[in-house]
Amino acid sequence: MTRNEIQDVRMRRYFIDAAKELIKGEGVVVVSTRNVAERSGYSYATIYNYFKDVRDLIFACVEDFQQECKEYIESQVKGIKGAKKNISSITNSYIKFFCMYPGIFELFFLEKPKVISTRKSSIESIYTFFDDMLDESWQSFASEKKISPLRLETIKQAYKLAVHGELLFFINRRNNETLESVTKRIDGILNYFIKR
Amino acid sequence: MTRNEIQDVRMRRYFIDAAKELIKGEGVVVVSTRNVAERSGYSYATIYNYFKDVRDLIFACVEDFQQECKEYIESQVKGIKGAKKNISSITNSYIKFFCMYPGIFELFFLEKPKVISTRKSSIESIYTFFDDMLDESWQSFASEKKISPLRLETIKQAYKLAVHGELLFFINRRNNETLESVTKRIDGILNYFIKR
DNA sequence: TAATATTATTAATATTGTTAATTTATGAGA
DNA sequence: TCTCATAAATTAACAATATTAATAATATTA
Repeated sequence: MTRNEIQDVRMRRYFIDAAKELIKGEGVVVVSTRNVAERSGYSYATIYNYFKDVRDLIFACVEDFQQECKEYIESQVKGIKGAKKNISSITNSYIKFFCMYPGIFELFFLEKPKVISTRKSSIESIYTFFDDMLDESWQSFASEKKISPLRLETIKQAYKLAVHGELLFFINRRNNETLESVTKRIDGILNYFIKR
Repeated sequence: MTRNEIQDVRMRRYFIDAAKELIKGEGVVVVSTRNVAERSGYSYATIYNYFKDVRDLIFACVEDFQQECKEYIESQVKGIKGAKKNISSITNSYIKFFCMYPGIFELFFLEKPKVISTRKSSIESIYTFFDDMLDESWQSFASEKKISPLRLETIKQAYKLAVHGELLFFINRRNNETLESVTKRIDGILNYFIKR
């Protein structure tokens, strides 16, 4: 990295961090050039020297948030033994993370990529993230229980879809549900898949 | 209805129809007072004589779209016999409807409630709509196969969540998936739940 | 140090929601 | 039919937003 690149990264970081705070706090809707600029101590027009547009800035937060989510899950799951317990624990942490920061869920799954301006990869990885987190556990579960690859695939997909359906319903409108009732239902579904 | 009320309903209809066209065509994002007004031949400010604000107008479209969706499904499912076939067919039509009009899915499930409206009732019915459409078929399936109510409940919920998870993934970013691959996967999941 | 290139800011344009002010249409009573 | 009060519709205006153009400030380099 040349000196200019270092400065470039640093400037982008100022704006990204400001945008991240806003997303965590009040959601994507409050991320405006003016808000981000104020929070980072620069003029709103300066942002356009470092990002194509405001959506480019918003999506630049994705990778950071993914890392945060990953670390949160790993901190919660550490030391847990057994495939089923791991799947359950990882899922619970995953759900909990997005319930803590609904703005991040919004960014990951509700926001339209629109002009998927810059890096497509980080957007796509949103959809494999959950699979990646669970892959090892599902593998060991399948070999433990002698589940065929085809059946495992169905279970994995159905489970993943159910978890995200649940999050979609829960986060967008809170229908008297609590985090507990949500995780309980998902655990019930996991049990259904696993015990049989 | 008095004459005034009739006129009132008619005026609201002009705006609602214009907004519906926009949502069907390009999504909620293009529903602005100016766009709706232009399409309906009135001034943008006139809308405020008939709707509290844009959210109120957008909300008014929800009920219409629900009815359209219901009628579409019923037209597709007419004459189909057997619980399993009915569940599958209703689900396929449901998915197909939202794939035809991703803007409606967006309005129903992605848009934040505050954007849609302050009123609750019709929003909540979005979440029971799928259940309502399938309830009868699930009941007859359960009695055919002697499934316990508790187990039926788990299956119903898991299935519903998976369907909406699938729609969430499919509609928001198109990951090389087609309507066929989506319905096939959901059918596979349904089979998993039903065959045993 | 002076010229040049880079970076940041201010000004300006366009779009949006919403309300206020104003104009236009309507309908009841003389 | 005419008048005028009321309702309805429109234009004007304001505030917030994204974005770009023009300008000012700063840093680099010969």
